[in-house]
Amino acid sequence: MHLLLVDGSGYIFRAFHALPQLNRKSDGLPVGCVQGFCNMLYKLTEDLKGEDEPTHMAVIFDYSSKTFRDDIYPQYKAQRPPAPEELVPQFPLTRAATRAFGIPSIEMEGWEADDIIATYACNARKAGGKVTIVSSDKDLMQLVEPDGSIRMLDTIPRPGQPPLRWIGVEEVFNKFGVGPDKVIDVQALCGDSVDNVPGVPGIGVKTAAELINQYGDLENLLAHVDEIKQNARREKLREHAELARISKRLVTLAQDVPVALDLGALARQPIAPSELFPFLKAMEFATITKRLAGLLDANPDDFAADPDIAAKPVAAVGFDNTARAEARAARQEATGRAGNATVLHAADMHARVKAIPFNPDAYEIIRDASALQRWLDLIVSNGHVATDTESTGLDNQTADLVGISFSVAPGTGAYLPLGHIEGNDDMFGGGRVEGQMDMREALDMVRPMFADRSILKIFHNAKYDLGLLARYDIAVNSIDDTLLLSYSLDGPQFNTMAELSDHWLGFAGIPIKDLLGSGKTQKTFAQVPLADAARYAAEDSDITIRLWQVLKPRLAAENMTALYETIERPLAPVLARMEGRGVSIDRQILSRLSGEFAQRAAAFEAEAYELAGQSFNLGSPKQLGEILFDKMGLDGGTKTKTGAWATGAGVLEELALKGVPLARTIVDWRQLTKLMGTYTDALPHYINQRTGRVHTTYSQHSVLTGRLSSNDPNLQNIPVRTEDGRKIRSAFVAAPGKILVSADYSQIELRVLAHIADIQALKDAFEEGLDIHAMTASEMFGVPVQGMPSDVRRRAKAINFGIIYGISAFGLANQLSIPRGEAGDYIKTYFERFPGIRDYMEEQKRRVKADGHVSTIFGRKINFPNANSHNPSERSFVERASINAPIQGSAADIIRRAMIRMEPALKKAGIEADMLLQVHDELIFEVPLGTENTAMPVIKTVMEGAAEPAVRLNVPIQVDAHAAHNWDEAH
DNA sequence: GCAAGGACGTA
DNA sequence: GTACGTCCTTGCA
Repeated sequence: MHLLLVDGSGYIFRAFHALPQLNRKSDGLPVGCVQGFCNMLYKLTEDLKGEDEPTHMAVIFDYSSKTFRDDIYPQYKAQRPPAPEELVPQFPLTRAATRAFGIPSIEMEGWEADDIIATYACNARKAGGKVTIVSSDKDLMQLVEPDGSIRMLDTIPRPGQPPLRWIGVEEVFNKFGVGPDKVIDVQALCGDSVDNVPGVPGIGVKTAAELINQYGDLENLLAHVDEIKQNARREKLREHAELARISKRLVTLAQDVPVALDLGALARQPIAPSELFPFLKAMEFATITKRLAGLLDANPDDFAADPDIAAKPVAAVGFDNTARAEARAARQEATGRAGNATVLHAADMHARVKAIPFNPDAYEIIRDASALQRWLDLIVSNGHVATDTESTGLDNQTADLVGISFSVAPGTGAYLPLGHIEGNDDMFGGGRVEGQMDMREALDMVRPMFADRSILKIFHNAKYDLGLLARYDIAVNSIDDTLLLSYSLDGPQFNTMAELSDHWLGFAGIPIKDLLGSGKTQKTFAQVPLADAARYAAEDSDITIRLWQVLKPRLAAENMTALYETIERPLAPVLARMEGRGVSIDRQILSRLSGEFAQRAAAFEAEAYELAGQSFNLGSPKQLGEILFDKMGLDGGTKTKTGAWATGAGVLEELALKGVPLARTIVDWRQLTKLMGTYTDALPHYINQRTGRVHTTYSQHSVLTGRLSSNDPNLQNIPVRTEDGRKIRSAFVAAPGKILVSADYSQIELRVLAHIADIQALKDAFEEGLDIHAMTASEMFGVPVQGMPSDVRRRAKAINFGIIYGISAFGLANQLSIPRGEAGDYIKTYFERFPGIRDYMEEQKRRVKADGHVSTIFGRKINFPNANSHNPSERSFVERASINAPIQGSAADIIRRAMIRMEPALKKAGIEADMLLQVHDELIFEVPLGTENTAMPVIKTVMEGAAEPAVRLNVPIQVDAHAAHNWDEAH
């Protein structure tokens, strides 16, 4: 009998550090170690022939839990960092690989792999067999037998060395200076810093071997410790005798593990192609598949990839496509059976992270350079760090940096306070709190870490921190963002760290209100006492790293790696820069407009009182409704859902047409006061003192469909439709010596619809550059495009928009002020003319009910938890939204991609254009005067090609660009 | 001081 | 009929 025992866990860890980790499966899952492992299994069966050919085989893994060693010495392996994130999903896959090769995969709760290996090795030897242990772990060297009955084999690939390296007595002696039978005595003395085996301080391998060679074993040495001449050594041994004994117990492998399988069960089985090839195909290991096909004389094409492991097909938005339907069925089956390795891993990580307790006492305050250096060293060796900036406000363009926190693993945390001042908030009380590093010194120290591309910085809402740090000349490379991870996976369901923490970790965290208070007495973070601040800040980073450990594995498990890594994550720094640039507005123009609007509004106000016969608050819909419908007794009044009179613009327009002049006056007054309140009066307050410009904040994670939103101020709803509104837009100006360029997608959503629903007539119209609304009208009403009445085109336009919004007869009737029946007829005609559109709509409705979500062409999922609501109006709403979401969302994905590529493209073209604003289908740039005509073609090219190569659209995309000194004229 | 509702600005 | 954010009033704490 020749028993081959593979140390599976040891292999994975060592291979991870020995091999370049480049290989990923098509879903983004790292698989380099699994590949190396499969190669090794293949090599072993190939190379171990003749007298070395094993008759029995098993792969042994560590079971991740406590072992008896934790009871002997709690610190054992305690300081070991968590397994690298890239490695973790490969653990279950390695076990699956073992099974695919027809080899027993063995692990046991409470035992390390080494103990199981020792047990089997001794059993086999006692039975007269020969044993080969595939491992390079020095802890297993104690098992090597001088008679060659137990040997070790190192298979970790190392450049310039043979692939298989035998370890016998001689190699053990070279390593420990003693024979295998004395290895544990040497280890007892010298310890092992990696596993935290203490040994005797000050005694290394050399000294240990010398002592053991002299005294035979540990106990004899301790019995004769008085004879040792070197004073220091003798005293150390005396003092730490017990530590040495504990160490010996830690390193001594158990040989009596109650293994479930006996030796007979480890007899080698022929590899079953039906087990092996589905696994290899799912892992996308082409080379090894080919090799083994030759070896086994089997055809891999006879087997399908194992759906439990295979990359799940990206959710496609198209429909009526057999291949896609099959892919969807396979995906549902794969996720329905809880077998997918990435799914299991994600669930496992969640359970494990959730179980780690929080301990505020473990957090540290970094008060000096040496402490900071210690943390930086820790971060560098860890390779990744969760970090968070604390500042004096919510606006990163005005707030001051107060401190920075770090966490390298769940339960760890440190706070670097930099700008805390004494609690007094009057003008003279702001003395610096003692015990903080000098800000400049500290920032100089952390700057290289933030810039280092090999260190991953994990933020929650990186855009905020990036924008703030940029003001302190700290550039950040290599980021992850738990907020964007959450958004990529779950949409805008969770908005804050507190919500995420509560949901995923079951931990509430310290509310910021507890530190700052609220209302008039609210403090800034700079005034929070250091101890409280540190606990809060370090906890934030601690939470962030836990959320990262929970959410990041879900990307691969749920097929969202591409969305996150190619769209969301790279967009965040782009947006941070746009926010930082701001846009220039002309105060004078706004101030002049404000005066003009105020005068005109006052006139309308007086007129309204006159017409109403009384004065009232024009801004109160309640009071207005009472005057119109109760006092004046007008009919046509409808109630809102709360029972109040509806007085919206639509209602008032109807009344005005019926000859109620007050209604018109109110509409006009509302328009002017809206423009004042929201724009001419409000915008100047947003001009930043430092930059003289207006800096909006984009939200990348708020919109269901994948659009951005803009707030404080919202620069995505600057008026454009009315003449007065456009006057406000003209106050957005280029800086001196610059000019604005506006580039907008033409009919992007209809083009996306034509692509997704594959509507030939629409595609042809776009291909030929026709007026799409006129074409629609012509098709529907049989009216030639030449000389078409504007009202006919207007109706078709409303229908086209209606389609995008998930049309209903009710809505269309409302929009066009026509009877519902007539609107229904229009829709019917439309569907008869474009039956593909109805198919598209039905498919989205079916999907949202079946899956709870629909998807964009780039795989973004849009969730609708209410899809099967028992409330009919709620259900209808979801149906319409599920029709709109893939269209709006795919268009949003396209412009996001354009924005990510824009800066490098402009730079490459040597153009100094600054991207300032995004308004859903429009990008606004500021470029040096005179360069606009070279900038515009580059901008257009990037925008028009933004879907490629991920998606090849079957309609042309058109972008129109204009340059002018203000936004109104550029648009 | 805060939340909800209504209204209205944008794509 | 889709997707947002802001302003104002109202009502309640």
